[in-house]
Amino acid sequence: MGRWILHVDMDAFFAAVEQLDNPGLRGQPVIVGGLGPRGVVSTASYEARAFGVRSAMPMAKARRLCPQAAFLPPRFDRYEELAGRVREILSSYSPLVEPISLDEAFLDLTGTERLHGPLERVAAEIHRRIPAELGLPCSVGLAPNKLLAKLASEAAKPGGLHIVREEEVEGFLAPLPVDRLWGIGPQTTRRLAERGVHTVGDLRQVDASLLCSWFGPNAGAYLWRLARGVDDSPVVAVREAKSISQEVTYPEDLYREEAIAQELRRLALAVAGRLAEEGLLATTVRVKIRWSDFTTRTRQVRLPEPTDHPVLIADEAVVLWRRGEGHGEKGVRLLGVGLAGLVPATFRPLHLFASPRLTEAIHEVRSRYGPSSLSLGLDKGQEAR
DNA sequence: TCTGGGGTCCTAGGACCC
DNA sequence: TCTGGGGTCCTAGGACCC
Repeated sequence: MGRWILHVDMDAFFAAVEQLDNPGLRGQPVIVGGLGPRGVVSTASYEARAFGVRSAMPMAKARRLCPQAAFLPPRFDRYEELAGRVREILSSYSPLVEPISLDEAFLDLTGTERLHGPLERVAAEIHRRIPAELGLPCSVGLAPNKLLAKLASEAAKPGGLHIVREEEVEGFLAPLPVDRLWGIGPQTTRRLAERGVHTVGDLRQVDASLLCSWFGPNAGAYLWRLARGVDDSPVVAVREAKSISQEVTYPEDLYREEAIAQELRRLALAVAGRLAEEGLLATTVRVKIRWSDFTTRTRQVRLPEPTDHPVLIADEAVVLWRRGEGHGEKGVRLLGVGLAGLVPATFRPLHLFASPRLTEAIHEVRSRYGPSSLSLGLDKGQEAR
């Protein structure tokens, strides 16, 4: 049975929202991203892209390429709100909506013809409704699976609608560079290029056994399927989070032990707060360190039992940090604290070791006085527990 | 031009157990 | 006396996505 998957991609979403909310910015180059000394571009409007500005580019370079642009910090609450309205529109056509990020989603339309009519018409209607109702441009792809639907919406950019039918798949894929395929990034692209493989058509010519000898059995088989546009992964409407994390790149490197420990505690309290908001407990605490030379290390520990105890999590983060090799003269560029092994808080262990009353009290103070209100006193974490 | 922050998934080695 | 063979858990790192 053939499937029909639709992919919606909002064009230059963050920048488009800023232009929507501030008409003076329309038609002008707009760059949204981190404005600090180490910021990068999140989204550039098409007017800014004309100057060579791209996502993930250091903001310093963007400023040089396009100094006349409006440089704006992201307003995630506003983007969430509009992304929610896009999802509402999509949900009116099928319950199977899978958001990929704020600006992208898949929709499984298989079997909805009787309700909504021919799928070409449904795709056209979605493509028309989103800009009409939200004032934001989007690109839409319709194809027999997620892989192809995403490539179709990409082919439709900006602002278009593209349909790929089963019989068109081979011709549609063949000329595309391999790095357009989901899962083929810079490393794999480089390794393929070294072997003379540049386009999807080239990739299709390579034997499965040869691909497996290059990339191992799993990745090899995966690439073989990609080259043929084969993808049976389902549209998954609800996904449980597997991890929660928070990290910060500092405008200037950190060197002082106390400053580093205090930052780790602050991050730990923040993630623990999100954990509790989600009604979850975590069994693994992870610390991420990026040194001034950009080498990145992670350390993690599995706890004897799941917890959402902010002080316990903060203590573990600091212990993980201190466990590491001495850092010599290197400064710390980034710190992160992550939680994994998430389970619903209904699994909370029943003994008294981690007092729920203390946990509640800490959440209470943080929600009333802000996330930083507890950071100083918690340097005595062991006593507080 | 020195390179964000939020994630997911895969691999590989060592410990440990039967 | 040249020393099995899985399976599972844990940690660390890396590729990749938006």
